[in-house]
Amino acid sequence: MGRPPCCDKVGVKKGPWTPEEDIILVSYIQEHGPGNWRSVPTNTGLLRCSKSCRLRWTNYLRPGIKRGNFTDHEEKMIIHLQALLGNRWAAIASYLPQRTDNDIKNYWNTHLKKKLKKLHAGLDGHDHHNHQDGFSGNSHDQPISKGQWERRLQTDIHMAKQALCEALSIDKPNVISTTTASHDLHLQDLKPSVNIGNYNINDNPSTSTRPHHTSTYASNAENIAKLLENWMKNSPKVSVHQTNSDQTNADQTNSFNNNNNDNDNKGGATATTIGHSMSTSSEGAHSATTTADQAFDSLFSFNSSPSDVSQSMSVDENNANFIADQASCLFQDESKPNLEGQVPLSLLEKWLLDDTAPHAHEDLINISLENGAGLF
DNA sequence: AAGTAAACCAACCGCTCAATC
DNA sequence: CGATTGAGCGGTTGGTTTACT
Repeated sequence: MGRPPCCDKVGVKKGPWTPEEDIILVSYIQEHGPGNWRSVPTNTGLLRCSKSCRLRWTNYLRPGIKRGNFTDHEEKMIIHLQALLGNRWAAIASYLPQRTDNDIKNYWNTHLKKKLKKLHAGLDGHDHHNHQDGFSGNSHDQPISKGQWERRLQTDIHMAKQALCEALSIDKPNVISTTTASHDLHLQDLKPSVNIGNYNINDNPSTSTRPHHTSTYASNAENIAKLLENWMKNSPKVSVHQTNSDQTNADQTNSFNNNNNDNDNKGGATATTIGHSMSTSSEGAHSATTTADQAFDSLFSFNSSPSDVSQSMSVDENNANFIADQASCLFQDESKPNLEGQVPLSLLEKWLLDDTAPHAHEDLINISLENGAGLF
């Protein structure tokens, strides 16, 4: 049995994506929404396999993606989630809405693994219990402890329950639903948030810690934004199904900021709520867990500033992230499970950052299970 | 300045799973 | 009920950039 690879066709292009390809893909998705990837190459004329299109979209082109500059807070969440979930990057990414699984995976492999290895080497012989916090560098190098396995199982149960809830369309009123956010909403009311202008917000090269890749297109989203702007202004003929959305696209580019406000009043109201809840809960969690946070900082000696990133974040960044959150939420239902709806992020973060409370893990599991049970 | 190693990350590959035929 | 298909996930690779000698 086994499925033949989708990319072994002759004539399928590989390697880095060009701006033109991105434009084609983005405009197609703007028009039709993400999904049905099989039809994307044929409908767009892209010489890419469907897999490659999906990957390009989810890992790079999708709005609301934050790139580079992992904050200490994010680092800690990744470390703890990795300890809990193992290398299940998609699950981990679901708790970091602005990060892709690929990004988190890369960051883990290139930064955190080494960092933890170093720290572990420093603490070696003193604090072996930290193995379960990912200090082994690779949680799969050693047999999973019983407790860890159980937690993993519990998480699986929770996720299964959540999936079932979604399948049964049992919605919470204050949570954006993967089922209530219709495609119509995406393509009409929410479409402005999908605007390519997001590149300028979400991928700010000036804030990047790594200024390289300047000549590499794939790493410079600003190029896409510029290209798309020009493209939309000049309305070139691209091998995409051209409709009157071209004009819409151009309008969207020029009125991006206004449209964000529009979203607050239109279909984006739900997404706005989520955007707020995501950012505020994060900050709330920070204040609620300052002690644990500090303990964590002191334990790991991360080169973090005294204040958390969420506090040091400028107003502009907050706004930008908020806008990004909105856009992110609009597509989240198609790309990621929305676990925040089941376990409040603040609670999760509290648990994640609370190293000093040994029962915190069980508490969260119990609560999450209760939440899941409450939905039935 | 040139060569080399290390770091980084986008993209690919192969697998699994669920839905459909 | 088995085969096929589409989609998603995690591991890995390869190209590019940066740091070091």
